[in-house]
Amino acid sequence: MSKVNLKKLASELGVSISTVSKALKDSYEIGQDTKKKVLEKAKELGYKANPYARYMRYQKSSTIAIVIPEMTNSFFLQVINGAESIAREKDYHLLIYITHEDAQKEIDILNHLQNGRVDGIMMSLSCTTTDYSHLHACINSNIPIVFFDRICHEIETVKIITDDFASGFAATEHLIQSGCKDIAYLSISGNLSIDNKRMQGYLEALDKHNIKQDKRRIIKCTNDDKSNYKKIKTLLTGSKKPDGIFASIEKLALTTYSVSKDLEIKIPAKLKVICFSNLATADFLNPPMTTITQPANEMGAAAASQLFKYLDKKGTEIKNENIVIKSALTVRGSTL
Amino acid sequence: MSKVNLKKLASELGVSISTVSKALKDSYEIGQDTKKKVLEKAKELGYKANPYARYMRYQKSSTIAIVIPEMTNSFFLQVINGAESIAREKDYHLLIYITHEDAQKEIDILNHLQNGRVDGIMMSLSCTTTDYSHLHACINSNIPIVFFDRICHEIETVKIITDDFASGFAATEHLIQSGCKDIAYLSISGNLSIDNKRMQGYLEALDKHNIKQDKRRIIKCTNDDKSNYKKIKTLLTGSKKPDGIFASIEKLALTTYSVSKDLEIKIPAKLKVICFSNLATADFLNPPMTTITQPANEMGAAAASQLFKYLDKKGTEIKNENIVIKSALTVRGSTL
DNA sequence: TTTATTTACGAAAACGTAGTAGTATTTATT
DNA sequence: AATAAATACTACTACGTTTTCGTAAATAAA
Repeated sequence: MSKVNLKKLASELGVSISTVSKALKDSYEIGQDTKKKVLEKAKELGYKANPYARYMRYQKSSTIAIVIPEMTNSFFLQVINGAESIAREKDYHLLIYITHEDAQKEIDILNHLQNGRVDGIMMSLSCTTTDYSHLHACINSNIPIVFFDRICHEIETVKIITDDFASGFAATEHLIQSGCKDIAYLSISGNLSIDNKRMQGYLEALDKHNIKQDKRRIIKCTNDDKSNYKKIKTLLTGSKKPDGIFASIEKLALTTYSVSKDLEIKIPAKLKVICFSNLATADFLNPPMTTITQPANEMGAAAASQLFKYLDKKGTEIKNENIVIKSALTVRGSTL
Repeated sequence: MSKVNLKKLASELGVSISTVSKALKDSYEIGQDTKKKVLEKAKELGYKANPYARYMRYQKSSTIAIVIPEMTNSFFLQVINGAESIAREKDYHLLIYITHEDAQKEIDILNHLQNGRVDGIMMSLSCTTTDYSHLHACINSNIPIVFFDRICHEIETVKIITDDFASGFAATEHLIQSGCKDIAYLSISGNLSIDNKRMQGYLEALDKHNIKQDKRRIIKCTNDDKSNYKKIKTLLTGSKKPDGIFASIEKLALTTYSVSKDLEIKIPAKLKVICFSNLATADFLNPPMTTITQPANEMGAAAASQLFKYLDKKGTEIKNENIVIKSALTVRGSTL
């Protein structure tokens, strides 16, 4: 089954490659009869223009990359879903890369992407990334990056975020209004903008309600589930136990559920839990979990759209802009 | 920031393009001094070989596609995760396409992929696909397809599946042994091999335990959540209610949870529920859900590996083979 | 009839890479 | 000293597509 290309079509029809190419593009240079013959033959043999050869002409891959830190967070799934929809619509192709929260992998991936494989990148930082030179390198190679959620302030570009500070504030205030006096904050990484902002919201809410801030109530978790389990267990078995937990990300809340289950700590009676999460099953958990739901699909779609907006009119400088799409607090059983 | 290619390097160094190319490939034809100079310059300017130009030479894109029906099923996430790991390892790139269970979208996507954009495809069928000519077309264009989970029997290729029949049998038998006398099966689509096999397992288990098969106990669900909700609600409000439900896929079990919650049907007291699922939160649901967990990560990795095995030694005919990776039954609260 | 214009096509170059073939220059062999 | 062989490089081509430019033939205008 030899490949069907312009040359093949041309030789089958006894015309030149140029003629075939132009006929397929409905060029005025080609006569009606010839056009018809070419079109028919192309259909018959199932001709499809080779995308890589096209790239050679246009220097445009019609491909973008999405780089995400992990696949176990339902937020990212929805982002991919949103991004894929827009990409399909625009006839772009979407490459997926997972850093597994590993800065080195992120660097390797970004370095690989500097060779023109993609026209642009949408990404969310790994929580272990502290140096941003691989990102600058991409920008310098003229490959635009649009960030979503876990953004990099250092890079001047479009960033799709949610109202992390306000949501962190609202989440904490909700716990306070639900009767919590001693709220712990589960941080995932001091490197992440979102984590810091959510924590700022948390701290500000404490201040507003005259609850003393306590550094020991800020638990620095990591990407290691077992270590997180231990930290949360320590927190919940200490002499002075918190009565509320605000988890910065979904999996820390689930670990909290796990610890509570094992220690037989009743949620919400003894401990109220709230977290940022896009879990489809939040409603069916025991107890149903109060969440701040990020507009993940919209964020993915927005990131892709913004990227395409720039790619469509290449040459225009991408502007440094934060696009905020608000999250929503859904009160469920874990804070009642 | 003009692009760094071989030509640029050559002109900067005052040597020919061939020399640069060969030096970078550590060819014996190039002297040590020249090699060193080229390597240094390449590093300095951040030269990265253009993948599309490479494609033109080798007719190999180093890219594969994964085509999945939806993103809301945790099974597929884990498959992507497994596939991406293997792809990274092999220095392949992974394009992602979502059919949203829409046969037409699947056809469009597969048609797009016949132009050489990818070296191979791994996919799981949409549940609305009934005609397979788009798949045959890909095979005819010499683009190998490896199926996972939702396979197409018609295509002779490698298929990664789990032991659906045995698992369906085991799930049903587990319900029976937990005391169920009247078990309903929630089907997602008669088009799907997995659904049929799971149902066969269900039916055979009923036979073995002398429970009469009843067509009305096989609920044909669709991709529409609302309609599924209604069907399950009807099932659970009828004069003769089942005491067990075996959901063929995750989301039907969640809809069952939803209906049960709304109707205040106690699980597992009044209704036992089991399903195929890879939910990370199965343990924390109310009640924790008994699941048959598919080795999703392994299946994704296996599918990618098999595809690469074939791509590595192109020309060898891909053989028609079923690779079975067993699922595991995890008993939790919903069947106690 | 001669010249201008339109129509319909083909030749060739370019995109970036890599390999084949060719060629000076140096070094080794007889 | 004459020839063979090794070394170190360059020119050129192909991959598939698109487009610019060139041109022959047909038609229109003078």
